[in-house]
Amino acid sequence: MYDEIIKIPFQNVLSKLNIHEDVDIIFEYPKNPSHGDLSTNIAMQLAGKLKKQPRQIAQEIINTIEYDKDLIEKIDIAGAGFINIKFSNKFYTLALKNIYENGENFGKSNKGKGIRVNVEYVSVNPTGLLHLGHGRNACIGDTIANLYEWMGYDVTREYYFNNAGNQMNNLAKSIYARYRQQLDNPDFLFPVDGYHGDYIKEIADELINENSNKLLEDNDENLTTIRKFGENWCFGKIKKTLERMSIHQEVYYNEDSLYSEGKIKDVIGEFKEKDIAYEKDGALWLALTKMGLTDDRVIVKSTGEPTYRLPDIAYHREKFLRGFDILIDIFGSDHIATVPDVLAGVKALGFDPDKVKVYIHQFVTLTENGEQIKMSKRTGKNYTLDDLLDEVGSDVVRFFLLMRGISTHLEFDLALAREQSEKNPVFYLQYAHARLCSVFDNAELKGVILNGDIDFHLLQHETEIKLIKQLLNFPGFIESACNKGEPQVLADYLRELASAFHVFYHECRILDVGEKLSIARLALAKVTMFTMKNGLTILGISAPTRM
RNA sequence: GGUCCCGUAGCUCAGUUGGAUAGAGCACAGGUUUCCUAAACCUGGGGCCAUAGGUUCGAAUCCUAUCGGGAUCACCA
Repeated sequence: MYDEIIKIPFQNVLSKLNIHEDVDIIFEYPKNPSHGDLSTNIAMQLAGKLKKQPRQIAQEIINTIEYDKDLIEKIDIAGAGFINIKFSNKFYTLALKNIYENGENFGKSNKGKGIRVNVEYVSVNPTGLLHLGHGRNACIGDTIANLYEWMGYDVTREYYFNNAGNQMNNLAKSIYARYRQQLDNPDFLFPVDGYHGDYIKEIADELINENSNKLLEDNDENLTTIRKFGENWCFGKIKKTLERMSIHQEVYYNEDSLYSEGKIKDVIGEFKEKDIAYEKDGALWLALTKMGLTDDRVIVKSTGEPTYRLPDIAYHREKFLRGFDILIDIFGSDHIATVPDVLAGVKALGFDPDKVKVYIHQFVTLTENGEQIKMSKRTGKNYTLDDLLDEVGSDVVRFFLLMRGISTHLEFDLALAREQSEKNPVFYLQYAHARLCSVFDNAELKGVILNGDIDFHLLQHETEIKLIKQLLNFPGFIESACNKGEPQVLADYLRELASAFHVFYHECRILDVGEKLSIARLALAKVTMFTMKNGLTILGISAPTRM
């Protein structure tokens, strides 16, 4: 938006001055508002190449540049050779008019039109309940999917799971042990690596309710029944928890189908054909060293079972074959080691690894009044995501899990989250929206209605212009959050937007200031309201109409 | 030991591609309401950007080393 008005004059002036060096003219937002609205260091970039003083080059540029004086108030030189640009209020009021007339789609883009994106997240196997780390994964994945949708991409939300293998058998054995302990033998031996969580006892209770003692005998058939029961129970809980956070994934992809449909075999065949898999010690190895990694890895064990790498690679191949152009994986930091293997495998199969975007988030710690709350698996006293949702609700959980950069450890302050007051940062954003709704309620009571005849140029107050500036930044922040895979960028932006609004609200009355001005301010309020609502919606947080 | 993430105000964290005087929230001290929601607004103190070198017009940001915290490194998933 800014660029089109300012970039072309700069390009023109450079060619007019016969400067044809290959440099990008970069504009940035100065931190210090007295430096104007935009700033460029082009003169400093050229200084070295032209062997001239930066300030001299800057002077030549501003002497020669031609621009629309109606929209740009001034262009001047500062510091070591920065060129600062200040837009006129008219520029901003026109920009607001433009947004207002385009309506609630402000910030949406069609950059992703026709591009299919698969976002895979959560992907927890049905052996237990979701905890906070999974919650972070889920919120990040869901928000990134929302961001891509806003950018116009065709998005599929996917959950990958495995309901076969050792972990599931382990689940079945754990449930069986609790079943026996509760039914006929309190001393029945619990498996060494079993799942200790209390939920296993819950499952066993329900198993007893439905089957009484029909599954007492320790045989494969019963264990299979129990495994299936456990799987359904866990999946039911997981989906319910996700539902509470408004997370819906349309595809649940079963790892097992990669085997049953022969995809695993296909991949092995391709690797062998390309001569990057070899037999050694009775196992099949993938020659990752040929692809620049430090170690070769086993993909099929000597027992004939594949290691996790093989289905992971086959799964990514499958996603490409299903027609996705971009694959996004949301992983916790514990999965970091698998990434290079999978990417190398994907590349070996002839797909572009750059199209696989892996976002790895760090862990979550739960603290209360500065002390860490343990979430140990062993003790079985897990603090689950459901517990947290019970205590503070989805909006707070989502905001807290999204308000930090994904690559940093996240400290979840339970005391702060519980706080139902102005200390809680999520309410600051929601309150801005509720206040706006309230203004419109009052406007309606007073019979002030936004109609087509709006004089945007009446908005000249400093806080009005600042709010417009903040609104104009929305599309850029959406795009940045999307490209970086950082929901936090949007969360921070919304806090700043809320702040700009609250200041405006404090300084400028919207109603009872004369009809024309009221209507202009209502238009500004309207744009602020739907921008705030859209932003919150992308974060998966509700925009309350009153608080 | 190898790889990855982190180290910025008392606490939790931002800091765009290297830019001008390093920011926010909370906490702390003080102020604002006959007026559309005070869950708001305003003012103030607070910093060796872990440490040491290097790259350059210019480094919290890039490079190297060191220290500290976390993750990971299987024919476990």
